[in-house]
Amino acid sequence: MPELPEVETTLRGLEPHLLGHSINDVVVRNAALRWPIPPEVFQASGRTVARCRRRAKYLLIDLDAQTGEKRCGLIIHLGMSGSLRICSAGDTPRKHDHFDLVLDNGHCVRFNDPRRFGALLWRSGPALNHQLLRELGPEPLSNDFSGELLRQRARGRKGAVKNFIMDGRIVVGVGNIYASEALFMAGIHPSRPAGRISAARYDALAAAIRDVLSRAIRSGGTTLRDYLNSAGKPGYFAQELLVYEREGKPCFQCGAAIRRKVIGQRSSYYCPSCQR
DNA sequence: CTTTACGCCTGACGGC
DNA sequence: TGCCGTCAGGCGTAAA
Repeated sequence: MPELPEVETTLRGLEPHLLGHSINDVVVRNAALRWPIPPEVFQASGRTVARCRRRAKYLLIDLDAQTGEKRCGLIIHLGMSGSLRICSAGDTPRKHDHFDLVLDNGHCVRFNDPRRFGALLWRSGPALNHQLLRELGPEPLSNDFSGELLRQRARGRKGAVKNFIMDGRIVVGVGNIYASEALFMAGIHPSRPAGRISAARYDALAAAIRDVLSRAIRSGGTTLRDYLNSAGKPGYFAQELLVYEREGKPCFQCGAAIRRKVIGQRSSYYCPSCQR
């Protein structure tokens, strides 16, 4: 699925179509997403989009509220296989097109998600106070994120560092692909206990996380299976992946065969000689 | 507190 | 051709 770069790419594509426009209607064809789409989302009808932003892998569409009314908006998550694209309001829905935000300009934002792990939620009150967002760690591309922070939070932890950096309470947005990539770039073995990594190596890891995520955003994200951006086009970062899904192929640094290992029920890829 | 396993879904693929 | 098992980019929840 969409990890942080894919969500960010989607946001950037949608924003010009949404900002300042009114949502005329919300069309729900299948409410059975990860959580049932709540009827409150229909309150979006007739409201203007005041702001589009991303927190972790959540897309936040903030709507204008009437005077004296609480702030409100929509929260969208793409799950494992979700995508949002701009369509003409009259386009025939395809399989797995579960909902539309119909805009005032003849376009709509259409959500497609074969596996239905995604979500559309309504929020009233500040978005960042929402239960799903409240406990999240820092954004990896912000100044709140650093190797020092990782080192502190890892103190005493015995679990694998790969699971540690994929824990959204530590740092958000690092999914299965970019976790493997960043650990390779930093030369750290994915199974190494998080509490047994030096401050210097955590600095390298934080830098690698920033670097891989920002490069992936520049390439429009990684398309391995489902991901498409808001214009229905794939991202191109897959061709820059160093270890992910390269089991048995030679390491680009040393030539050793890349290995795959299941850590925390997820496939992890690493170079047994470059990563310690 | 940390850590682990599971399940929500569909679809693609490989083996028989 | 079909059937079955496995796997897939997330993440909340329960339980250890």
